[in-house]
This record gives sequence, C-alpha cells and structure tokens, in this order.
Amino acid sequence: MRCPCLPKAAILILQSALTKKLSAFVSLMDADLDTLVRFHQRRRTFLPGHELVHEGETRQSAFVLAEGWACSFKMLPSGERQIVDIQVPGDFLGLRSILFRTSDHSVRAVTRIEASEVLSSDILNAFSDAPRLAAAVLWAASRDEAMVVEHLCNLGRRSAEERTAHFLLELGARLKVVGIGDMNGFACPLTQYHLADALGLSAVHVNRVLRRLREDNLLMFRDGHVSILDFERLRDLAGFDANYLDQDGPLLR
Amino acid sequence: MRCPCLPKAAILILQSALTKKLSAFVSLMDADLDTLVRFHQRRRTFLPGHELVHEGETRQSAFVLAEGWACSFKMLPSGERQIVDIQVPGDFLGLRSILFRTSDHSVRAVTRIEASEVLSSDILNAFSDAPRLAAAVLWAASRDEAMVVEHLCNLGRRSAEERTAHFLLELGARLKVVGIGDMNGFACPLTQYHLADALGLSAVHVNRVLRRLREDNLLMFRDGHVSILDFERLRDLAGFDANYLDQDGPLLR
DNA sequence: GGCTCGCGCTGCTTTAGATCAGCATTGTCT
DNA sequence: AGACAATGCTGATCTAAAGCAGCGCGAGCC
Repeated sequence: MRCPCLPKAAILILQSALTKKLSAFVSLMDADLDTLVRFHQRRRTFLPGHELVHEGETRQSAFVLAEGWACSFKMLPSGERQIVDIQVPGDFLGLRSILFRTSDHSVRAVTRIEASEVLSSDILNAFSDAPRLAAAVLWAASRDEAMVVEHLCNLGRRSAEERTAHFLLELGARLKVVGIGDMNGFACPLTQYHLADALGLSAVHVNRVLRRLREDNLLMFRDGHVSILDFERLRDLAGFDANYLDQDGPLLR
Repeated sequence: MRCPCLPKAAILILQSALTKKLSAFVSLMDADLDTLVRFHQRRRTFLPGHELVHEGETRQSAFVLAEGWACSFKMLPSGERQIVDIQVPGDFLGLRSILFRTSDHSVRAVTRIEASEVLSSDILNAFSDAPRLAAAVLWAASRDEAMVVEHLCNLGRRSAEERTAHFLLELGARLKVVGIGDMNGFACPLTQYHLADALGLSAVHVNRVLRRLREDNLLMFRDGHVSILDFERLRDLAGFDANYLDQDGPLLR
C-alpha cells in the first residue's frame, strides 16, 4: 500500500488491472489515484455476446475492463468481421468512441465481463485535474496502437502459422502483466472463429494451422486452454519481440 | 486571426496543418496556441530517404511534419517492410517513440521534408500547462490508431483492388483537410513499391491492380499524380466510409 | 427419446496473389 | 557517350489459403 490515509476505494484501485498496467508507465500520485477511483464508479456486468459499443453510433460510453474477455471489431460491407484486438482485464474498451463523433468500431463481450463505464467527462476532466494520469492514458492508447500496428504486420507480412503463433504469444505476454497465466500457457475462452476473424484467415484454415502447431509440439489450443509447449521455437517462428508492449523493466519516466 | 495580441510565431501556427487538424477536435485557447508554438521551435529539413526515427532505439525524438511526405514502417525478421501509415503535413511523426522505452517503429522521409522536433518534455508539459491541447493530442493519436485499424481491415478482409482503392481514397480525404489536393486527385510522391509495402502486396501485383483500376476508368496513378476518375464507384468498390477520420462537420466537443 | 445448434475437424477443388524472369524508360553519374 | 540504378511494366508458373462439402460430438431443449 502506498498511503494508508487513502480512502478504501482508492486502495482497491491500487490493485486493479488498469492500475497495474498504467504503473508500468508512471508512478501515479494520490491525485491520480483519486481520479482513477472515479473511473471505477458505475461498475456493470455484461453477458457473453453483449455489444457494449456500437460502430457508427454517437454518444457511446467507454469502459475499463475489470474481469473477463472482450473483443473490438469492425464489420465490413461484405459482412465479414475483422477483430482488431482482444481485450483483457485492465484494458480500455471503446476509448475512441468517446473521443470521436461516431464510434469507428464495436466492442463485444466474449465471456461474462465486469466493466466500469467511463464518461467522456471523466477522461477530459482528468486532463485538468490529474495530468500524470492523463499522460498515462495517452500512453495506454499508444500501447493499444502499437498492438494494432503489430497486428497489421501480422496480416501484411506473416504466414498463417507465424501469425497464429504471434497472436497467441502476444496474448500470453499481455496476460502475464495483469497476473493471469504463466510461461506455460493460459486459460483462453476464444473459439477458432475468433482466431479466424482476428487473423484474417478462414476458420477452416485456422483449424489446420492449429493442428500443425500441435503436431510440431509448439503449442496446444484445446478445451479453452492454450499451452505453450516450446516457447523458444514459437518465438523464433513468429518473430515475436515483446518490445512493442513496452512493459518490461520498471517504470522510467 | 483569433487574437491580434499573440506573438507573430503564434499567428503563423494558426495556419499550420497541425492546428487545422487539431481544430477539428477542440477550439484551442490562447494557452494552447502558446504551447503549440513551442512544438514548432527546432524546425529541421531532411532529405528524401532520411530516417528520422529508428525502430528499437531509445531516446528518440518525435516531430510534427510541416511540409512533404514521410512513412512509418516496421521491418520484419524476414527483411520485409510493412508500411504502417503515410504521413502528410500536420501529422505527428514517431509520437510513440517518445512515450515508449524503445521505439516500436521507424519513420523515413519520402520527399524532402520540413519537420519540427518535439521533445517528450514538450508533450508532457502540455499535460500540465494546456490540458485542452493535451486532449487534442490524445485525439490525434486516437485518429492515427483509427487509421491503422482501418488498414488492418484492409489487409485482413479486402481484395487487392479494394485495398488499393481504399488506401488512395483515404489519402485523398486526409490531404483535403490540410488543404492539399481536391476531389479530382492529388500530387503523390509514392512509388508502386511504397504502395506494395503499405498494402501487403508484391510490387508486381500492385502494378497489375493499378492497370485494372485505370482500364476500368476508376483512377489513374501515374507520373506522381493520382487522378480520381469515378469517386462514387471507387468508394463503393473500396467500401470507403470516411467516418473513422472524424474530420467532417465542425468541432463539437 | 430425437432435435437442433455450436464448435471442431477433414478431404477436395479453386483462386488470388506470389515468385521468377525479363524488357523499356528515364535520370544521374563518370 | 556509356554505365548504372530506379522505376514501371508484362508473361508464365507456382502456392498458400479460400471455398465447398461434409462428418463427429457434446450441450441444451422440446
């Protein structure tokens, strides 16, 4: 605990996944933590499949994901879905939907989730009241962008196997930071259809790729669990370098 | 001019491409404009091909692009290049490189460019001194992310023709906001190799796609100029909806 | 019990785009 | 002038992944 005189809510926040993540960027002051507490009012529960944010609609809310998994995606005119990112605890959901006139993407719960609604006033007030926290929000948004950029390289220049391996390694690394899963694997509620929509592949092909990865003793994706069988070879296959997650080492700035 | 008592430098800033872009989000106050002036000290000129930001290196600078074109990209272990985005006047270059421990991407001048170096202290001080400007920076970063997200959909779910059309329509829309080009087309210093690296295609295939688009009287990419021959059909082909650029209509928030 | 539905899995055929190879044009350097 | 490097362009061949078709299995439901 940083400061025993903080209100009880703030102490809970200290342990939240979001705080863990932001603390990798700056050490937050009391004023920042007080403001973070406000982010965590309005906690909600949503069932699997519920759409929290709707592409093309105005006056959307953003959320901070506390428990469970979600995915952000865009629908294309052809009716196909492109999953942009998978969200795990500590991630913002739909941040761009409150900064933009109309949301450019949708967010849907994959599992049952708990999330706190964040209003655009919460974010914008943070810029006046808690500049360090606001800077951390910019950092978090930039980190999200870095992940999308890496996904772009995935789709543009990596083969189906490399892509799949890279995607699952990234998920593992992100989950480790918020204290879920370990080097050997993690619980994963995604279906092969989720993978297909995220990786720009057909579900049929994802299935084949997963089989090959399993037959090569690289990883197993089965029964809602991902097992990393050979991290080194997987990392080399995928060309995975976690630098872009900016999460190793203690906070510097 | 908003305020005749501002220093001369600030009045110039009022007309800068960055200011035009940020003003689409919030109307900036004098304090914001003063801070923006600081962003525009340290103006530099770079020759075509110069690499301003280096992937994997620490202590990088960011820049605001004032004149000319640049591209941000990542190199993959295979030696292939994925262009993440093309930058035009008013865009930030390498913003993530000052927020992260090590830069996750590189930035290279396509043409001769003029750019102002922005230190991480410039950005972070803005959070304390000019919260509205800081919020606008978050918006600009989010807009960049929205563009990368759209590129992701491009690579994941659109055919080579759709991708190419979409990419060039987006460029046209972005250039229009900063006052370059019009509905009929724009000067474009990119080579077919740039397109290939941005679109995740081979240069050979880009050439064929451009030929088909030309033969169908949709657009011409030739001699450093893009001519939009049939905007409506191109837009339908590409499934292009400029909403994600969040640049239409007057400022609301 | 039988029904459907979601999800995982597999074989066969097709195709979009890569790869390979080579030519034409233009501008720059010596 | 000749050499060369970039860039644009084209035909022939190859291949990774899509598309299509279908089966198995367990869960939930009438």
